[in-house]
Amino acid sequence: MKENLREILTGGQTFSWKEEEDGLFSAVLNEKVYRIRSLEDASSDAYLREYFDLDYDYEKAMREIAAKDEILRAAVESTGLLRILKQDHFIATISFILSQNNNIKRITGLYDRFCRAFGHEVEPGYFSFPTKKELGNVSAEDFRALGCGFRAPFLVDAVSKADMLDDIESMDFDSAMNALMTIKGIGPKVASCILIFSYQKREGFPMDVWMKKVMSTYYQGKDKSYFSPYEALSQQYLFSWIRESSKKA
DNA sequence: CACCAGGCCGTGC
DNA sequence: GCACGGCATGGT
Repeated sequence: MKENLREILTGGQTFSWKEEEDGLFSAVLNEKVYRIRSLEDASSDAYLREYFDLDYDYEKAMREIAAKDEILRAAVESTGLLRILKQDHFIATISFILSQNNNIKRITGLYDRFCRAFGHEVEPGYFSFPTKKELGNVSAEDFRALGCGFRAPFLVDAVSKADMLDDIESMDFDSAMNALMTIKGIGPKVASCILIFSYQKREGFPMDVWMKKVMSTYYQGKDKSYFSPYEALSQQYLFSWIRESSKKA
């Protein structure tokens, strides 16, 4: 089955990509501009091969998820093939701090303003996300002026603690959660998003307002262990599905 | 005008 | 330990 590239790139796991024209996605990553229409466009590039986790069998995972129950089957059928991205730790951490009590469209816009204000131009009009060094001297007032609102002081704290992000790679899930949550503005939901979408920790199960609705409506009395060993990917299917179905309702 | 968005922090009990 | 108000901003 063909990937649902639009959902993978603009459905809330990353805020780096924009759809320039129908089906053409671009992002500045790895110090260059990538433009792709399909995963095949990405398969020749070593960075993107890892970014898209091309060695993992998402077809198999999807089939097993769909076989679990009727809700998941509907979610898989309506969404198509999803993948879990492996994003840069620093970018993911800052992105998901921006995401709290916010919506995907506005987060993407904020992310873009971040790149233009604090990042660097790698091609005319295309700016990279700022490095931790570039954000090192940015004040809470500057973040606030950009529209970050009450998240501004959280960002300052995260930048100051960014060096620990590399250590999290080797931690087990609970230790990694606890380590991330020592950063201001990172609670259980944001921490699990970071661990899934940057560290490939597949037992993450972020509970945002959409997933709370799904769980209370369709999975009363159950928790993330029901979805093992596909907690993260199942969650992503349910998240896409509930948002899409509430759109047309 | 209200309410919502990939929530979390601080306070009070 | 759990409940609750507050919180910046922009969209509906």
